[in-house]
Amino acid sequence: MNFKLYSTLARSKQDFTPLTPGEIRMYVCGMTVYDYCHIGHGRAFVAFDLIVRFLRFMGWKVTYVRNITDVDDKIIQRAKENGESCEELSGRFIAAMQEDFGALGILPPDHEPKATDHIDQIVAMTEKLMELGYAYKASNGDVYYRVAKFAEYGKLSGRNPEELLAGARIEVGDQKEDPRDFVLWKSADENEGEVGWSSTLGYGRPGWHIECSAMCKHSLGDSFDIHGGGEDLQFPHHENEIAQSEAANGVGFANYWVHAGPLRIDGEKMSKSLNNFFTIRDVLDRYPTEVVRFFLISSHYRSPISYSEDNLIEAQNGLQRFYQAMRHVPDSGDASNLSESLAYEAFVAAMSDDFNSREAIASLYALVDQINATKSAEDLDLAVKLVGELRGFGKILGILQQDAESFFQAGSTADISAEDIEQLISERQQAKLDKDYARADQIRQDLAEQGVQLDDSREGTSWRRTNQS
RNA sequence: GGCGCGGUGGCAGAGUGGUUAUGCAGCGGACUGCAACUCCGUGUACGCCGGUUCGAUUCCGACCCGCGCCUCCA
Repeated sequence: MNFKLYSTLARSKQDFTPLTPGEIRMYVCGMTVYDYCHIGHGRAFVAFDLIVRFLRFMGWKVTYVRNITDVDDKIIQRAKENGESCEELSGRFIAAMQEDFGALGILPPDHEPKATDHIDQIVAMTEKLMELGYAYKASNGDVYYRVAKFAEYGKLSGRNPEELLAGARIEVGDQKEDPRDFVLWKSADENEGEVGWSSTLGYGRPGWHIECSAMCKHSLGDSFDIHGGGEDLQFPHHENEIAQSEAANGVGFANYWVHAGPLRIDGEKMSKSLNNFFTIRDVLDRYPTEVVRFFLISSHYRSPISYSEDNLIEAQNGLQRFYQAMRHVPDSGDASNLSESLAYEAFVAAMSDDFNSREAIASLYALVDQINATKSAEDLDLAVKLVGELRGFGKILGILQQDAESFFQAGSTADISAEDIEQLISERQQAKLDKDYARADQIRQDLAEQGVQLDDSREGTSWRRTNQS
């Protein structure tokens, strides 16, 4: 049951020790909902989904919290541009996000708190920080965190507070005591109709970092096991969360910090600011959902992965090998005890070593070989059992849950219909019986040009689409 | 400039102080009416230079290159 994970805080792989035996409390920073999610977001959240699935499989009771940031400057600005309220905008993109994540096989978290539902907790934590001298109210009404007061500032991202001081930006209009200080509560002008909440801190809205500290505390308590997010959140976001939470709560915050690697395109990180992104929707228009997920889990979660046509096609071909093995074997559901499978030991060892999904996938190809050998030997009972195991492992990874024929035959509605294909297969069958191989080959060729591959076997002819989308 | 990560066979991508990763693609063969699938066979891969070692792709150091964070970002 035990496993190792790489913690950014320790800068090394560590044996996991839970705060409560058998239980894992985990928080992951989620989306800021002002636009569609891009495939880089998909990468990160698929990674955490995979981690949660595996941990649950291993018997841990996991409480997984992934927040939604539904108030921030970009949301406010975008809503203003669209002439709609922040609620309308964020509501729309929350729905889109859930749809997109669902398509990628990302299971919903146990709790999905929204920042705007936790204003009271945010205000309370900010007040607490002021009481303890870790925060102060500036003359412009903003409340800032006093970085100099938190001695361990920089421990997560490995930064030296002095150097941060030297390199910090000073923005016009800042009323900070120290350029490293960051905002906890931004004052706003209620009379101007600015977005905000009335509170003991005055009318305003939360800074970016404090919401996560408040929601962590509210949903998981002062201390919990794992905190995750994209690696670009390491600094300043996560560093600031630690500063806020540990100062306010007086105890350690998250024990392990897990960061997902970036998705690259043309060698650069895919990001909103570089404007080099594809939305999840864009990608799912071009490739089957399962192929995209398989592509995303084919690299270790901390490694950068490159988004490219070639890599997606390769993922498609790799998945085909699994489904080809599952093909023509009756489905009797998942195997009940995977622990007896020949792939179990290697699979669990790989996943228990910092969630090495690529190595785990590699271990499943041994099962594929076994299934193919079994099919050749016509031992159907054993094949059914082995395919059940494959599906069982696939479920942990969030793949291989489809019927094989569905996988192979899925395609665009613009393509030739299944009925027409079946009709042509019948015609070809007759031509073959008539030994009219020219006609039979012509039909096969015609179908191939429409992206349909025919596979003959003793039991008959099956087909699959080669240009799936 | 500061901090950090990485450079593996045609491609993707694990891993290891001395023995086959794995997958995709390619090539040869079996199977097939011919194909596809499947099976068998096939690739002297570890950025460069030193060092440690009986032995380094794997450890240490320098160098080159790429990338990330340092500002909003998953």
